[in-house]
Amino acid sequence: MNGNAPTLDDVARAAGVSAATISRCINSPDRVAESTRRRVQDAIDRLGYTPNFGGRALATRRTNIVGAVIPSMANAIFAEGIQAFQEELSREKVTLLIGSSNYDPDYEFEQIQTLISHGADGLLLVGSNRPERTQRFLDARRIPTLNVWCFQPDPDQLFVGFDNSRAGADIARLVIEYGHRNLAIVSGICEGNDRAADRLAGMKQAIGAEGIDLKQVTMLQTKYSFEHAARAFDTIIAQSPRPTAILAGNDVLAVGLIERARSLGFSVPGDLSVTGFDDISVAQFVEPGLTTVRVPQVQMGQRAAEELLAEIRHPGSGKSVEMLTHIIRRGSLGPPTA
Amino acid sequence: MNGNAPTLDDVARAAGVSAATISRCINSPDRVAESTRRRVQDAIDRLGYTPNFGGRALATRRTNIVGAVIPSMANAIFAEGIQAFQEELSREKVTLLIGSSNYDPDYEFEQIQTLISHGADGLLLVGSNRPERTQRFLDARRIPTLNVWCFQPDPDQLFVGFDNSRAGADIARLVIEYGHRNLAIVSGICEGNDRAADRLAGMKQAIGAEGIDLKQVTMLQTKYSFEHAARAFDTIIAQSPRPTAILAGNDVLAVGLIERARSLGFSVPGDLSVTGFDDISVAQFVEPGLTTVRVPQVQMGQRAAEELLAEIRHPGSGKSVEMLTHIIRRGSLGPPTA
DNA sequence: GAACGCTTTGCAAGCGCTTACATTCTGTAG
DNA sequence: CTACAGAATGTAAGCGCTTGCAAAGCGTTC
Repeated sequence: MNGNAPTLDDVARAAGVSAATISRCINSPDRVAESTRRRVQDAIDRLGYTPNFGGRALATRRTNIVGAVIPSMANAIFAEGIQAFQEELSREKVTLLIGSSNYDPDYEFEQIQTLISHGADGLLLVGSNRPERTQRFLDARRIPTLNVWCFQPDPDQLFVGFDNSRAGADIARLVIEYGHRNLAIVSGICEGNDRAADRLAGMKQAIGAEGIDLKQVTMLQTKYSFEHAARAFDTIIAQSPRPTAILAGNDVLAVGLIERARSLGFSVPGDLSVTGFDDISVAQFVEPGLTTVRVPQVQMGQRAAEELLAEIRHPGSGKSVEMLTHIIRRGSLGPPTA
Repeated sequence: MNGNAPTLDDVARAAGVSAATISRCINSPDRVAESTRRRVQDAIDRLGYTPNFGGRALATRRTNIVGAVIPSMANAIFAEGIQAFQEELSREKVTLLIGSSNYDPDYEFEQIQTLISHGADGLLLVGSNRPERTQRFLDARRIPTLNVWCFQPDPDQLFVGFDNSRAGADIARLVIEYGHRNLAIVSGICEGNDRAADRLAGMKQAIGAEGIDLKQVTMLQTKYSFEHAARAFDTIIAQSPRPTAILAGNDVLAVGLIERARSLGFSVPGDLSVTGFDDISVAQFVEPGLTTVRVPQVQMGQRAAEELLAEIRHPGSGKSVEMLTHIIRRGSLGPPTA
């Protein structure tokens, strides 16, 4: 805010009408006579007036801000979805406040509090299963909240997302179809991350169902970074028998695995197949292209915006939406070589 | 906001003191007696009170929000810097509102207006050289503003950044030192993007100074995406004589070029060297590693936060800071093969 | 031309908070 | 015991905006 900003009253004086009329001009123009409206608009332009946010928030008990807490801004996973979310919101003159939790539930809670204390009318959160304390806070405050990137048939919460477990099972099944029996899984860290946990669970379930002994499957959990993926690769490649395919819990991990494999002289998918999850933009630009699960990020972002806004404006009217994933086949998955 | 949130008065009643005391408890605890303070804190906790943002903003004429408009959230270029910026801010209990402009000055202006109208106390903008209209608006509103990712010795504006032109010259000179004479440049689109323009200008200047005829240098401008870079590569590779080195205006372009080169069967740097700019995280994970200009993103973000906050709290006290870049040598730049 | 129903506008009461100023309550010095 | 400084608290006036209600203006209709 700043001292010299013109106020409603200034505009009113300049236009020779009352403050109420100016307010109406801005908020419901059709309740004001054409001629006055022109005069007012003129005064607004001349003075460079913008409504003061605090005043407005106070009077309407609305901020037109929604908050989002995403696990990380440092990689591309959430970027597109959030961008779509934001675009949809701005169409409705709603502003997005973004926080990032760095995959840490405590930090997520802190971010949520900050957003709320800045008056967020609603919240977009990634995943579900947050700590008791967070959930209590949310419930107590009765803030409309929507969870993305996952889906649960829980009528008390709003989801716009997909079934991570099923998608995990799908890709695992595909790998097995190709003939792989010696598998490894490099997952994100499941603690406090339901998406990672569900993906892993889905993969395990499918692998088990295909008659492969889960004890034989090397499973690692690691942070989402190229570096960590590279280290995971080193561990896996030392196993015996050496896995012929690695299922990654996310594309960042998958790309890290592929890069490491290639820089150690392994051919992908000749010596080793790799699959990813998310289909972020690098997935099609690594060599070989990454076979991965496509997540409908943009749709998810848009739809999330619609449903969250609906819920904010008319509590109870937001609906959960389950989206579908599908597998994108590129070069990184091939049959195992005997 | 929501209807059932407790207000200052509620707390006052619960604690048996006046609203003013509660306010003081929160904002300047040392002006309140120990015993009262405890009683108040207790009531606050019991009721789960959080100050209402609008009321506070209205009364203090401060929001403790700062806005940032970055060109894009879709790639990693700005992510780290913004993250550092945000961390520094949150240490001071200031919240960051992020908008993205998609490299479009009009859209940037719109975002700036949105941020201002949401009460941003200050603004972080990327680059300088915005349209007249935007500058006028900013001046009229007297919003503290700081520009990052570039540096100019202009005493009327605040910069925390580096000299893109000099950095561009540095990397061009290095490429020439390696013996390359047939060069190509793939730059970002310079129109409305001073960083891209300065980098390009620096490269051209250095190339000219080394006695190479700029007419012989293939120069392309394209959007920052792997796809566009791949297309640019196709154009360049068709030139005759074929360039032995491509200078990219940014790492996204460089990585796109390398991937395309390799998928067409060219060896890097054997057949062709590639250099980047920014040193984003993929730069060290592509094969070969990218020789690029390291930009002190994190430092820039932190320092920007400090200076911007200083300027907000005491107008005139923020200082411009020039940061230095340096070249990171990895495998993508080698000598030309005769 | 009086009565009626619209539409357009103004009045004024808050929304929840901060803060200058006034008041009350200590404890201490004279 | 009175006077008084200083600390602790209360009082009340806004901050800029929205909105229910009342008033005014104006074209119809009988």
